[in-house]
Order: sequence, then C-alpha cells, then structure tokens
Amino acid sequence: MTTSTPARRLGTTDSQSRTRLLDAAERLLVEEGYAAVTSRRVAAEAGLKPQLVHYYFRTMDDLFAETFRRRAEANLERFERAVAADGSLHTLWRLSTDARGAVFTTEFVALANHRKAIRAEIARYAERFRTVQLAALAAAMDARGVSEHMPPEVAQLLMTGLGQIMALEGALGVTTGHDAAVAYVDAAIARLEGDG
Amino acid sequence: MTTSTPARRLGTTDSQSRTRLLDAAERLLVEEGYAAVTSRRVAAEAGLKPQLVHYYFRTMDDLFAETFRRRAEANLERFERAVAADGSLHTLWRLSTDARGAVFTTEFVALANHRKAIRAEIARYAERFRTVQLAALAAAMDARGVSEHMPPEVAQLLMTGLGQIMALEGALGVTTGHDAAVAYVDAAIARLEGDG
DNA sequence: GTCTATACTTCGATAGAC
DNA sequence: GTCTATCGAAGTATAGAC
Repeated sequence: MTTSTPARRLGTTDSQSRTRLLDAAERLLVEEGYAAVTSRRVAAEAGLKPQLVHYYFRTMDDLFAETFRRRAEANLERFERAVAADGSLHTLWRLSTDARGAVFTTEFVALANHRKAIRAEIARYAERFRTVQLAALAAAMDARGVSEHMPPEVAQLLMTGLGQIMALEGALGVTTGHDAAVAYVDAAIARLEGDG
Repeated sequence: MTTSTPARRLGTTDSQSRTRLLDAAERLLVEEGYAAVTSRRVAAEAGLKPQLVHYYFRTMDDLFAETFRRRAEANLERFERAVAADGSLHTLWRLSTDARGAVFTTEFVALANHRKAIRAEIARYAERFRTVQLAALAAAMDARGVSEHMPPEVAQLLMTGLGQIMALEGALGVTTGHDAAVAYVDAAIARLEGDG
C-alpha cells in the first residue's frame, strides 16, 4: 500500500542528511530566529544543497513542524526523566528557568502566529507538557501540604511565567530584579522543603 | 546644516503616507507575525507602492525600529496616564494582562533575536518601562504595607510573567488554569485593597 | 534511494523621473 | 518633496538525472 496522494517522493526518515538538516534548522532557529530558517540557509548550515530540504521535507512548513516535534519530544522526555529522579519543588523550579528552552518556545509561538499549519502542533504539545508538569507540581505541593494555600495550576502559571520572562529579558540583556526573584523563590522553596 | 552621510533623501516625518505605512506595518506584525512585514506587503496593506517604504524608511530595519518606537511610546504614555488616574494594584494588574500588548512584545523579542539593529532599541524601552512600572508598583505596595513580605521587583516579575504567559498561551488556545490564576490574583488584591 | 538542474516568485534597495 | 522604473539577490518548489 502506497501513499494516497503520490505527489512526490520523499527521503527516508533515518537518513543522515535529514538529521543534519533538522539540526541545522534548530540551530538557526534558536540563534537567529525563525526568519533565518530558509531552505538556502538551512542547507548551507548543514553543508548540503538547498533542494535537499524539499526532498526530505516537502515544504518549509513540514521542516518547521518536524523540527519542533523532535525538540518537543526530547524536552518532554528530559522533563519526565528529571522528575522521576527527583520530583522536588527545587527540580521543577530549575526546569522552568532553562533559557534555551524559553527561546525555543518564544520563537515557535511567534512562528505559530503566521504559520497556521504549525499552530495546532504547538498547541497540542503545550497542553501535553502542561499536563505532566501540573501532575508533578501538584504531587510535590501535596507532599508539602501547600496545595491549600495556592492551587497548583496557579503556582504552575506563576512559575512558568517567571521563568519565561527572565529568559526573554535575559536574551535582551535586561536583568533588573532577576537575582532577587531567584533568591526569593529559592528561599521560599527551601523553607517548604525544610519543614517536612 | 544637512545630514553628514547624504546617502539618499527621505520623506518628511509628518507625511500621511508615512503614517499609513507605519499603521500597516503594525497591523501586519500583530496579525501575521514579523515575517509578514515585507516592503511589498506593507505597501499593499497601506494602498501604496512598495518603493515608498524605502523612500520614507531607508531600510526595513528602520521601518521596524520606527514601528516599535511609536507603539512603545504610546504604551508608555497609556501606562502612565492610567496609573496617574488610579495607581491601585488592581490597575497595575489589569495593565499586565493586555493581550494585544503581549503579542506585540513577543513578536518584537523574537524579532530582536535576529535583527541586531532592533535589539538595542527594544532593550532600552524594556528598561524604561520596567522602571516606571516598578515605581508605580512599589508605591502601591508600600501604601498597603506589603513591601516587606515580597520585594516589589519580585512582585513585578511575577505579575508581568503571569500576564505574558497567559497572553502567549491564549493566542494558542491553551487556557488551562488561566481563570483560576486571575481569580487568585483578584482575590489577593481585593484582600489587600480591602484592609487599608 | 539520493541528489541536481532549473522554473518561477518575491524580496530589499537604488537611481532617476516628475 | 513625492513617487516610479528597474535590478540583482534570495525565496520556495518541482521535474527529472543518477
């Protein structure tokens, strides 16, 4: 059984060139923004011919979607592994302040704004991530008996929002209050983790 | 006295065409993302010829910078006017949850990531806004005597981060916990504003 | 299965006409 | 002071050679 719409052939998923193109796309995206991710630049970054982008990924939208999917999946696995090893509030907070992850997220949200094909993909992942994150946070908060003071969903948004904005501002070189915020959260967590 | 580098002539700042181009650029930016802001599309949106973009703004970077500057200035004025009329915590919180403002910010932060010329402009404005916002927040918190429980700079980041992430997620259709977060913050503020 | 030759479109920018 | 004619570079994508 073949594809229903035979349009044009595509390269295999396990090809080395394909992986290099994905790596190149991700690098460009994070370092120079989504507008820098063009077929020509991606190919140059990967040391390949521009046309190969269209051989392995029919359209640029497909390349974007696949780049996102691959990183999103890796992030989710990394999160779950880290939490499985140590589900403390401290770990959850540390995972919220990863700068590279925040840049990646911002870039894709901006991208979703003008590439409707990517939008659904990103929204689906966002929901998924939020679900596992909320479960982990709720568990950690319940263990400390603080879920009554603040609903875990609210704590989740505060924590994620804080991490996101510090990463965003950090990329701009604006860091007013960042140290104070980190110190404040660290102290609050230490207090909670302390009186078990 | 003329310009030191006479490169090429530019249209006047008060031209109507110029204003229409800026309006068009801003509309495209917010509605379709920065990659949609091309000389041709901006001109079409404004009902003008593409070359006029380069007449009124030498380069696309100049157009972006001017679009940002104009909106940033307006935002700052709007903020200061609102706070002057009512500097309550409620007002400050409401101003942090403006969706259109957040989309604008996100788009420009992503843009700054790959247009170094814009970056400095954005960073400068970010600092400026944060300064007046912090002053207003510190005043409001001092008036309620809550600055001891949480440094205003920390409250500022939490508030801004929460507003930002809700706007970001809202644009994607992800709204888990948003209502709960708004209710939580509203209740907290009501409690504080209540016992004057 | 892998890649190249090539078509067609849109981009930013400048020089010069009105 | 305002706008048009036009260029060269870069963009996505396809058909077909190896």
